[in-house]
Amino acid sequence: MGKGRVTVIDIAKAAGVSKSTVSLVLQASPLVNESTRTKVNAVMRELGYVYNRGAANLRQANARSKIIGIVVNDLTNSFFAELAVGVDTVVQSAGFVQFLSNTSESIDRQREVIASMREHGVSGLIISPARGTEAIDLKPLVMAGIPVVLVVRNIPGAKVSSLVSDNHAGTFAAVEHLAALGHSRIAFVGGFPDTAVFDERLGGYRDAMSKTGTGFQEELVVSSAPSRAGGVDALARAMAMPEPPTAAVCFNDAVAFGVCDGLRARRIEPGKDFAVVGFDDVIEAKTTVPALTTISVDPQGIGQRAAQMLLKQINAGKPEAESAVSSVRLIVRESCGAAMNKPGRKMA
Amino acid sequence: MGKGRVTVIDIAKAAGVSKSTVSLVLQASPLVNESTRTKVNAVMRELGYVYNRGAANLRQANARSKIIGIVVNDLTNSFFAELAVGVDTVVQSAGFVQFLSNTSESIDRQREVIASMREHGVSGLIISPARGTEAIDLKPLVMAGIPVVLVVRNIPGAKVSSLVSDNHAGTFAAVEHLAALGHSRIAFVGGFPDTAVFDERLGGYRDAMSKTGTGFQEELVVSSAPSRAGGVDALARAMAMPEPPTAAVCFNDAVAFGVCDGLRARRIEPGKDFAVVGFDDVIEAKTTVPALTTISVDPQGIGQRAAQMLLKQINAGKPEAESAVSSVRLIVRESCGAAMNKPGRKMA
DNA sequence: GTTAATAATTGGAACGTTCCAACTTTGTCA
DNA sequence: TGACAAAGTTGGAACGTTCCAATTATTAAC
Repeated sequence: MGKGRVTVIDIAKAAGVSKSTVSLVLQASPLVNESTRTKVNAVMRELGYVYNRGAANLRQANARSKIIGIVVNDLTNSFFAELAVGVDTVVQSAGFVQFLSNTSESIDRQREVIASMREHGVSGLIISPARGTEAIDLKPLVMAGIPVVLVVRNIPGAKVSSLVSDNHAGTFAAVEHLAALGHSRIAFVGGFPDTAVFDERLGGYRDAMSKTGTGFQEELVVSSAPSRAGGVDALARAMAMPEPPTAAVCFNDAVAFGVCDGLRARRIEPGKDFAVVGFDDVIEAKTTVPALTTISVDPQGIGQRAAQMLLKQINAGKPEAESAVSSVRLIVRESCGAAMNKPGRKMA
Repeated sequence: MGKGRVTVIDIAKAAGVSKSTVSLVLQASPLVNESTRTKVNAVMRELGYVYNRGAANLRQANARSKIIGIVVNDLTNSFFAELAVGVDTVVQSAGFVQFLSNTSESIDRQREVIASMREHGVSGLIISPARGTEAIDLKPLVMAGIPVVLVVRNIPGAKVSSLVSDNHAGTFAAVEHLAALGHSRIAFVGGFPDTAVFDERLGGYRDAMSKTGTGFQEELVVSSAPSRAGGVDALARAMAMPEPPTAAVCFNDAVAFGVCDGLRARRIEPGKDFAVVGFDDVIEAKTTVPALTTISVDPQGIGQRAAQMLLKQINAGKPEAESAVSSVRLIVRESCGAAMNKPGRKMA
């Protein structure tokens, strides 16, 4: 039948009105008569009309597209997958659609995908930056007036909004909790030292160690890749010390799972002979055995909140940078040894 | 400075050429002289030009946009997150960008996001359909000539491409392996019975049970939600039988993890006192303790292959539906009790 | 020195929509 | 009856690009 796609002019012809009227119907304008509206709508359905946002967007230079972009540094980490889900739910109900790209921590890739998204005319961007991203990388975006919300990792000097977890408070609370359970040799395990997130989490650990009187000791900081495999590796180094730790505050949940794996391989039962605390509260933390005591940051919630911040900026016209800190809380489960309902527990 | 965005015409003026020439430069046409090309490129960089794909796409009615859409039913499941990563890598290097949306198994949501993607002019769609999706839901897409590749779940009667795992062969191999290890009471655990994937995996189990001589018994099939929590629950029911199983072929890895959790809670050690086999080979399967014996389906690989199928169709013009089955293989690790390097193992 | 071929460049129309200003119709009031 | 307002409707211009046919500049061939 119809060769090309069906356009508003086709609808206009078929309904016996002008294209302008059809356009008004599309925008649900109150100017158009009820009877014509219904007729036009009927014709649209009949001919299988699909709105061409590209064309519309071209005309209205002011109001930008209904697209937001989200770029994350590691989508295979379920933390970021959940974050993306959170973003998706709110942008979807605001009538937006999201471009999602994964950079795998590559700065080059990140630059490419951001450029590509700009070409497609995104209205705003939520970015969890790759390691090593600098303020200058975001410069073009702010110059172009494109709202940006940084999540998870902040970038000093960048004039954009950010939403990060209260990392300092999280590890601080973890240490306090372990100290209250009687531990004094508490290690800080996992993570790459050259990131802001690492510094913040380590800072909370350090301050809490000083405050509880046990004091901060450099040797108890064992860094590694922030992954499950990294956790296994770091634990091995920690247990090789002359006086090994009896508890670990981990950089994130992935590391914590790795630590548990490593402990088991040594016939040490996490939650009984050794206390483990994670960070993130990923979805598996609750159901794994032993259930992981961890710092809850609610990835979906962060995604939702970031999306709301972004939409606010988009609607405001003038992007007003805003920094928010997402509060965290300690979720006590079994891996720290504090569970009440498990028989036969004993701590080292 | 410049109020609106900088356009091809601005570049043309500044470089002292016509807009047509600038357009040719943008398309890397061999028609344009080398010296003018470099000059135009320099001006573009200087003025901070960004290509407007929307406008370009409007003109060329034939060649569609450089956007592909991917819609998945549950992005919080790391299987789908990895699938999305696989898709991303190949579409990215083909110069495309992906819309990603999560339906959370909601048909309504799925309809909405597909409509929205069409409005944005996607060139093609990769869909892991929500439960209950029917061929008729995809009808509008095939009528409009938009290439579609179904992944993971096929839909009978839909005239679109599909890429699914060889579910039957997977569970068949799992049962054969367990039988060779001496098991005869092997349960099939987890999954919702009203899905095609469930039927296929159960079919492989049933056929293998018959073939190995132990025979198929309905009571050994224990269904549940395809999640970790579902696995815990299903195991409880299995162990309550008069003659409990000694091994379990699980619907997927999430269920298998749940089964391990449930076993431990009963002081039964998975991989020693009970054999567990999963399905999917998600990223954690390798590092968890005990490492999970499972059917590898390589989610990233499926994503990549699906993307390639889609791009092929997009480039071919006429979409030629094609059905592919992604082969699977059994990865023997520790949870089935067959590991050679672990001391002190004994099977029930 | 003319012609033909080749290389490089160009102006205008078109894509599908929205916006604006102008227009028609109908109803109200003096 | 005429003036005016309100309610609906409309044609044309514009958005930023690509395509086409036409044009000019350059080189090659006789």
